[in-house]
Amino acid sequence: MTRKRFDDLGCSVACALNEVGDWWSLLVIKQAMLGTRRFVDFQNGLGIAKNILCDRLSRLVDNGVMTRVNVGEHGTRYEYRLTDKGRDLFAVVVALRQWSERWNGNKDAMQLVDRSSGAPLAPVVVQNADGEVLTVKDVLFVDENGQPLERAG
Amino acid sequence: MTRKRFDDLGCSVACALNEVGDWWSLLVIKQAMLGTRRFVDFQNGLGIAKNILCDRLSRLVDNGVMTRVNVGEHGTRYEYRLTDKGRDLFAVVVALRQWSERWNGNKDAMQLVDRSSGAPLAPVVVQNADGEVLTVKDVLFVDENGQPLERAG
DNA sequence: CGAAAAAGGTTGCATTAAAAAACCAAATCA
DNA sequence: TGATTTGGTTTTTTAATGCAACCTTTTTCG
Repeated sequence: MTRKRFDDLGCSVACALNEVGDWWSLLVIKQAMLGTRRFVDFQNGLGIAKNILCDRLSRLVDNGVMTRVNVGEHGTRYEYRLTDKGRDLFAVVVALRQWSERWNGNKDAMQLVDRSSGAPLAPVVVQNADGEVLTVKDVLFVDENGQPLERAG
Repeated sequence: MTRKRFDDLGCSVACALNEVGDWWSLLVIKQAMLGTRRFVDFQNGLGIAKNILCDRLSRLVDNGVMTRVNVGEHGTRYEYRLTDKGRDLFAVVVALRQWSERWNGNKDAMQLVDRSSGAPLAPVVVQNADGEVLTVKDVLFVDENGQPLERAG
């Protein structure tokens, strides 16, 4: 059974999940944000099977999230690096991290701090144009005609 | 082959992906944020197979992301609602939406606006305690001993 | 009230993806 | 030069996905 495609769902979230929504892709990206670039380092850092890692890396390259750079002296020795598109997932990764720490406790040996001050980061939140924090109840989903979709509750 | 567990990776992101990291879960959550509560509405809204929807909903309930409420008049008729933990994924969902719109164009028929002003939302970003926007290069990953992990580049 | 339809699943089957391990060629190290 | 590392591919086994059919309880509607 072919994996259901999310492209044609008419939904940006679905479209994003199509590119980075499987079990491993976002972990590969997080590992890359941590500084990992080499195939073996991804493998050791994540405990992922090599064939799956191959598949994910090439899919991420195809989608423009990472690039494969030949760094060999006399042949092919590769590095995988985040593109701007990949680095732009930073907010998603940090938001996920923080959510997990808030609700499941800190299972992580690593901490994320501001490089210049050493202080912890602020929680990632949704804000309006004035910088006010918005919850799901403070937003409206409007369709292509500008008509608001009624939300129960 | 048992699906690899991400719990014991010692990583908060992995732990989060364990709960909401598969193809469908986050879409179910997004649909719930849109106001959907009934089984058939999730099914029609997402085009998901019923057995998969059953599995995802009960897993989300098990993980405390949603609750199943009996709303039957004379028996059992269920609604699935987000918990506080589930609603707290708002920033993750919006960040994913915005990322997809930025890099893949707006594939979505729906827009997300501030309810009180009708204006679009601000981009979801990572900030330090002073509200300054941070990129991946502005943060440091420190281990349990407070030692910074060297990042190449 | 009674019949029909809808809600909320469960089951079985065919197809696909994931995990692990073995294997392999090219490149680098000692 | 020889051993080892890197970056894969292939094979096999197991799990997950999608689809359709079926089933029971609850509403709805005449």
